[in-house]
Amino acid sequence: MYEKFSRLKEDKRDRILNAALAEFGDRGYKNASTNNIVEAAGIAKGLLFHYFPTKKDLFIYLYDFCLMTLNDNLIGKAGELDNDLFARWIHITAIKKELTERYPDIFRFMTTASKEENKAVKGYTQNARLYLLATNKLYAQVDKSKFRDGLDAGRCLDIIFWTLKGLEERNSAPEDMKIYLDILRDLMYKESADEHN
Amino acid sequence: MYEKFSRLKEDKRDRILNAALAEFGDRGYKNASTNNIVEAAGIAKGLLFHYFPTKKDLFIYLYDFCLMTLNDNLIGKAGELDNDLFARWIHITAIKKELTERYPDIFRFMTTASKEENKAVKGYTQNARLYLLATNKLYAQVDKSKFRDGLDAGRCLDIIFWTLKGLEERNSAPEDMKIYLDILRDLMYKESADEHN
DNA sequence: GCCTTTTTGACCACTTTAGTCAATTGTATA
DNA sequence: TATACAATTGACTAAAGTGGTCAAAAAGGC
Repeated sequence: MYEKFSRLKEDKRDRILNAALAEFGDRGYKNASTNNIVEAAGIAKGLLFHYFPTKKDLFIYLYDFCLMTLNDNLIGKAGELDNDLFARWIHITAIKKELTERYPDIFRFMTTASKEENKAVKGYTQNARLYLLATNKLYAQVDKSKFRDGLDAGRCLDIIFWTLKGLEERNSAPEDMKIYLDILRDLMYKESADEHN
Repeated sequence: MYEKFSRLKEDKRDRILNAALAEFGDRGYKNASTNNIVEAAGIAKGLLFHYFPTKKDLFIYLYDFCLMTLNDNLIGKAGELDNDLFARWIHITAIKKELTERYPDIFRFMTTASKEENKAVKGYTQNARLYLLATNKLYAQVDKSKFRDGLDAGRCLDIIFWTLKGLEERNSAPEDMKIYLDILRDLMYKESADEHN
């Protein structure tokens, strides 16, 4: 299915994908406009419907594409990652950065899709929320022995997470993120596990 | 201006305000639909345009209304609040809860308005972002002497904030919130300031 | 030159948009 | 009860936007 589209030159294919991810991610299925998509992608109206018979087909294609891409690049790589929480975060952040460089709105699309209420497509996006959670579960099996005695490591992970989420929403620079992580590590790790410089 | 509207019975006035705050907050100025607003408010189309000559006038009225309301209830009260961070948070949370009980979408509207790009109204909403920051600055003059030496109190406040926000999104029970706050206080406060039980 | 594939954009029927206005209902005073 | 005035309705409009079509033009390969 959609061989014509997948055989497209990478540059043009990504332009269309990104235009559609941005529009659906911004406005949801119902309000997204195919006119806006073709304009942002720099192609004629007819061409979009040459690749995808309907708006709904385009949306479902995007959804499957994101699932596959996130799986190949993130969830599937859980085994290869460092067991130290902070090292793991640095690695995952690098992967996410690469992903968002090529597909700037892939996470926004998945977030919007996970909240999709339009019944024409709702059935297809049931797993989106689960999937986004899975990208967080990447941190589940992290080495908890480094936390100070008496500290609840699970709750500490929550606090670290919410901090990272807050920093992301604020669009902080990586150097800034590092400062916050250093504070948290100093507070939460045992002294002996604390020599990271 | 708009005396007719402000002399309305409280119940009806709030219904219209809330319907409009929700619609603009959800969809932004351009995509917000006056049809949706009148339907949600339970009034006829004509009545909305009896109170506000145009959609733009309605939007600007809402914006000024929010500025005023937030100022009267939050920013203006900074002086009366406790200097201890945790006590202050309890107080502010109570005020915010009252506000969102009466105007559920007031913060969402301001957040959306602060990102507004439509040039018909952009000039009027320049200060929205500043104002939202101001509601956070409420914690700026908190007693920072209680934090451990060498700790950046401002960044600690951010971390505490994001944790509280995460707990709110998770709908945690108050006892659960207290556990997280105790962890953070133990980690961040000096031992001497740490006797809170 | 010729055939196939890719690409265009004017066009269609339909929905939604902000805003209008003659007509109806409610309310207060006499 | 009659009168005046304000509050409220909702069918209506012109314009804009919608997803989708299709004949024709352009590009590519041989």
